[in-house]
Amino acid sequence: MKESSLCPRLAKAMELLGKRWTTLILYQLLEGSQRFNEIESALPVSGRLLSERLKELEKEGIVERKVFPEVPIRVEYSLTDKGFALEGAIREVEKWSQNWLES
Amino acid sequence: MKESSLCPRLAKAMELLGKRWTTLILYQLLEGSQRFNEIESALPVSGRLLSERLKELEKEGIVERKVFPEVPIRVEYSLTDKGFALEGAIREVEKWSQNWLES
DNA sequence: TAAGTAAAGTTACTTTTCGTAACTAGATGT
DNA sequence: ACATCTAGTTACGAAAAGTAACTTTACTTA
Repeated sequence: MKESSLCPRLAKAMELLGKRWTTLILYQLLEGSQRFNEIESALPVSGRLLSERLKELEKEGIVERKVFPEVPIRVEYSLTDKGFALEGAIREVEKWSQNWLES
Repeated sequence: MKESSLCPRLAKAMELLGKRWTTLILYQLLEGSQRFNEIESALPVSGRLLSERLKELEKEGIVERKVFPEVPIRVEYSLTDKGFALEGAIREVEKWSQNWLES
């Protein structure tokens, strides 16, 4: 894929946030740390994609993964500072959606 | 696809804005009215997808299409009020990208 | 002791969406 | 007659997403 000449950083941001489910996953995590299954239940996303997205977000330093070696295993995902820094953007989209979308 | 129980309006918003190129197209249009070819040149998006995205955005009332029957034909796209209302959200993402992404 | 349950994924397979490039239409210029 | 311009559309292979079944490890229940 070619690069956006226009604003490479925004383009990069949108390549992340623009992927299906990513922003909704982050919106979930704004509530606080959550387990894999909690996120999976809260959103209509499948395990396959949730796993993929969380790995991408972890790699970008937006989400942190903590394993608790209990039985059964517990894994918690939470936002890093970089992740929390997205709250403003997400809230703006939320506001827009409430003002301009119906139902 | 199942529905998000969580926040249907945000989910709807992200289904629109989360599509590849959509937000960058809107970012372009924040600069003002633009022709099809101008947008196509500014972004690494192909005519096929640009056409598809503009139609979706027009259908949602976010973008307006005006045809000037000159020769050759001129078509200009611009944001509606609903589209301009997204400026805050887009600027927040832009800010985040400048603060947290490198290069 | 065998079977069932639970969490956090992974695998295999099908369907959608995307990317690339070639093509179209109408009017004009050479 | 042929090339040029804009704003698209079409065809097709490649990549991403949706769905559902399966895996692993360690209990717990029958």
